[in-house]
Amino acid sequence: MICKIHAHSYDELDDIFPDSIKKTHQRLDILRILYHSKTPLSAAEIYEKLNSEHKDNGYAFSTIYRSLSAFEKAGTIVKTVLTTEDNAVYEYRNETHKHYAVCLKCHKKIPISTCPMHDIIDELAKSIPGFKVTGHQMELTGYCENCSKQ
Amino acid sequence: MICKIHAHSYDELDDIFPDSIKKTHQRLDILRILYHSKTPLSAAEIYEKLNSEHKDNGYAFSTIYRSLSAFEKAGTIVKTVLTTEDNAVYEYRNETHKHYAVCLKCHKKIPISTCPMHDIIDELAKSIPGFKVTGHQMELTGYCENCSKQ
DNA sequence: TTGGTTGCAAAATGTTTGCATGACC
DNA sequence: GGTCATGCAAACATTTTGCAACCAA
Repeated sequence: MICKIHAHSYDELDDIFPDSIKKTHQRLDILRILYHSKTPLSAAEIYEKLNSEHKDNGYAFSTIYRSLSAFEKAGTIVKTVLTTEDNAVYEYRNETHKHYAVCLKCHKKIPISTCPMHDIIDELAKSIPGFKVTGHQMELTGYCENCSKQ
Repeated sequence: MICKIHAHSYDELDDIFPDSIKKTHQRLDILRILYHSKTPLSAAEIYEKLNSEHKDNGYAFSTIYRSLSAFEKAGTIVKTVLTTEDNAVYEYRNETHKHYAVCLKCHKKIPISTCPMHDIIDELAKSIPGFKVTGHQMELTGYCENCSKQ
């Protein structure tokens, strides 16, 4: 089957797909989904998207999980666990990393545009002798506009 | 069975045990463990401690999980999920909440004494219109003194 | 061609739930 | 005594793994 749309949308991934792993169409699909998503996605959400887009061929959960860890290992995506869910979510690692405000009621994830940690992280790192900081995670919890009205 | 040790060590919990739930010896044991722990503990770690301390009577996982959610609901303890593990950890909610630096290799959790978010959280909340902030989570990742030597 | 990748099914892990027994107030 | 909590086992959800078939380089 010839699929122009895919052939086209794969182009944009050429720059970001890690050289260290094989370029399969499953992995390209997974990375494209994360690349375009505005919020981090769980393995189940990725599975949903894959199998609604490509009804003809199935995508297995094992493939998704294995691809996600391959991307994570390569540094292309980031895995995090939000306090409101008990599953992991994944997102494309933009040069500017993201943080989220999570609604405790409807579980909506609202991206926070700026990273306030940037300025204080070096200072903070000094208070932990010998620890080499490579990253950080931050999350606000509370209630979104809709849910706080009710 | 008369157990002086328990009768004694329970005293310190009188002030913090929530009125809203029944005071059973299982819950007292669980809360006492969390109260004394310097790092957040998983359900499995609590299970270990309980069953090594009290070899005579068994503690079920279901009891631990149910007790933990009861305490969490009452606001006595806090549940969080660290990025390095895929299970939840629980800690006693001190008036001064805690953050941790987590080693990506040995998974050691090093408490960060100060909360740098305090000063910036109000400012930050303004950037998310309508969102009511009730809490936050923060975590540094990297390598601890030992592991960064290797 | 060949080693890495996939899909399937089964296993492992962490957590939740139904139900009868038992303990707290 | 009545209600709520416990323990057990079984269910559940998420993630991992073994293995044969398959595909990208």
